[in-house]
Amino acid sequence: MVSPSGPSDEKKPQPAQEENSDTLKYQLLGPSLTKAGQDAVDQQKVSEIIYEASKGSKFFNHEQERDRNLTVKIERIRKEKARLERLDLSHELRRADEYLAELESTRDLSQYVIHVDCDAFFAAVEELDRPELKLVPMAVGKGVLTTCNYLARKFGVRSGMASFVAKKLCPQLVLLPQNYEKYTAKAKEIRAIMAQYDPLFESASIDEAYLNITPYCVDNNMNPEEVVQQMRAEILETTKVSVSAGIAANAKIAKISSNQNKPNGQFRVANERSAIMDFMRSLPVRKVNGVGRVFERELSSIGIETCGDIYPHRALLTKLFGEKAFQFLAQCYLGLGRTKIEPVETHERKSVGTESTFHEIGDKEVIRAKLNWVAQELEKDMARTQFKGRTLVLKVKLHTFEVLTRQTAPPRAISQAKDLYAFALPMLVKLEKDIPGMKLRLLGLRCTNLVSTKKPGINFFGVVAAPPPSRPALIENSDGNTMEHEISAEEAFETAARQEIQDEMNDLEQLSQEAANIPDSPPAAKSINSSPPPQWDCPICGRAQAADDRLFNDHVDFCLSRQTILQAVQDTSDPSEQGFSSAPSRKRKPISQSSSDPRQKRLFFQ
DNA sequence: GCGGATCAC
DNA sequence: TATGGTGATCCGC
Repeated sequence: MVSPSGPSDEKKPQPAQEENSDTLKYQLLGPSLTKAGQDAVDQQKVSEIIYEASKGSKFFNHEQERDRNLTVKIERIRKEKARLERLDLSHELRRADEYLAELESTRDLSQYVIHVDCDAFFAAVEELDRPELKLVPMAVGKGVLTTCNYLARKFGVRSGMASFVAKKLCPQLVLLPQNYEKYTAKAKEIRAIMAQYDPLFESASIDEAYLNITPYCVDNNMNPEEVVQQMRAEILETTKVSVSAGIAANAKIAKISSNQNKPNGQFRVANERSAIMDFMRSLPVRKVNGVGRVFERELSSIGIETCGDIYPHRALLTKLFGEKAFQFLAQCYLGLGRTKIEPVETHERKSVGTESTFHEIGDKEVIRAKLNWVAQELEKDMARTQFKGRTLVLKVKLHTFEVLTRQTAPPRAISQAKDLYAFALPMLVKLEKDIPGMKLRLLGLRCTNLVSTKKPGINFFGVVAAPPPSRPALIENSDGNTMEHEISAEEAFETAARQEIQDEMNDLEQLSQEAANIPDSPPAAKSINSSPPPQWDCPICGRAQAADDRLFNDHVDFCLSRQTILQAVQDTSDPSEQGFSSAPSRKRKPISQSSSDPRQKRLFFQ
């Protein structure tokens, strides 16, 4: 719902009904309540401080609105539940039980899956360089905290929190800027060790991974606890970073378990049905990956707090939350999860996007400059990932924190900044028309319906190159009225449509050629070799990127500098200029640290 | 297919 | 004074 109220939302007194602010306060505590290190914290007091620090801000008002909407939704759920309970639910009950039985028959207890999670990773890496930081509450991140050490958590500080709020909770908090290069290097060391235990391990993020250690246990005649104990000790010994781990029959329970004895601990749920069911029965649903603050409240409202509570409500779940949610909850109750662990490279990407936040902007010209900047960024990402998009999604966040998206399907797949901009602008213009006085705090672009432009490996010669004739640039004249924009936008569509017909025959061939010829794409794009080499995954973007050390390093440098630029440019008035000028010099990593190289390669090619 | 919403990290 | 970026999925229309 678009609030047409541009500047009209001066803070209204809002006194009439002093609504219950408990749920809002809980909401304001942030999403990372389940993180470790919060047990001894007085959450009541913390939420009061956060509430006071936030009160009256636009962010706060938006959260308040969301909270009100959720409260309404929950009331509907409760009413619906009451209505359903007066009906005959035997059919639903039978259907639920049949599904549970079917799920049960798929239970696989033969695998030892582990989830490894670094403890306060970014903070821990910083403490390695400056041990004195271990003695003070410290967090990494500027506007919003990325992570914090355990001393800081004692004050209620946590990741995702605005730093000025964190300072209120803990005035002596030391804030450090992010240094991805350092974290990436350290993560690489850790992964090198994990690869020895499962060469097909799955990186879930820079500081998390899943491993299937079943073969290792068999080969070395060890039980899983011993293996994990040994691996954690080895990681701590050689990288000086402590990790926690969960051991279970599947990824879902392993993930939950790794949080159980954090930091620097491990926890196992035995590969036995009864042990799993016992564990799940008392487990708060919020601990399960996929249950966030909203779903937690919805479930709580009908009496589900733990996974054990799911069973007596099984007949209601589909009607109240939908089929998928029912299936998800059924798996939670039974403690089922996937046992297949595979490298991330095998997953197919579905979208590529960029977004950036800035100070409130109302000026149309400045907004266009921002859009252009975002389009330039996305072009780089499209080149890096070697995709074009058949669908383009524009995302804006209004000054009120309300988020809107609009999408369009250009007549052919696009990836160049000028195309991204040209097809995004009409959507922006329409928003400007619909929301008079629109002020933005974020702009983003995302391509979906991806078309791969990866080189097919053949086709070195006979390039018909002939790049598509440049489309009308669709430059908005300064102070132009919206009419003109819309007309030129339609023209752009028509031109592009005509062009598509022309291009239709050789389109696919051309796509791959263009990808190989993009001048400022990261170096990896140039590696056209004859044999398919093993791929390495970039610790920044997490994707397989290059064939050898040098190209891999080039790519990582590219990713790193991009991150740094994005961070440096944030909230500057003219990003396209200042971003690059203020970008710190790129530091190369040593090529081919011989000793740590060969064994990290993946064995999945064949 | 579109837009909103939720979730993870 | 002030609350992130990337990617995925699901739901209701």
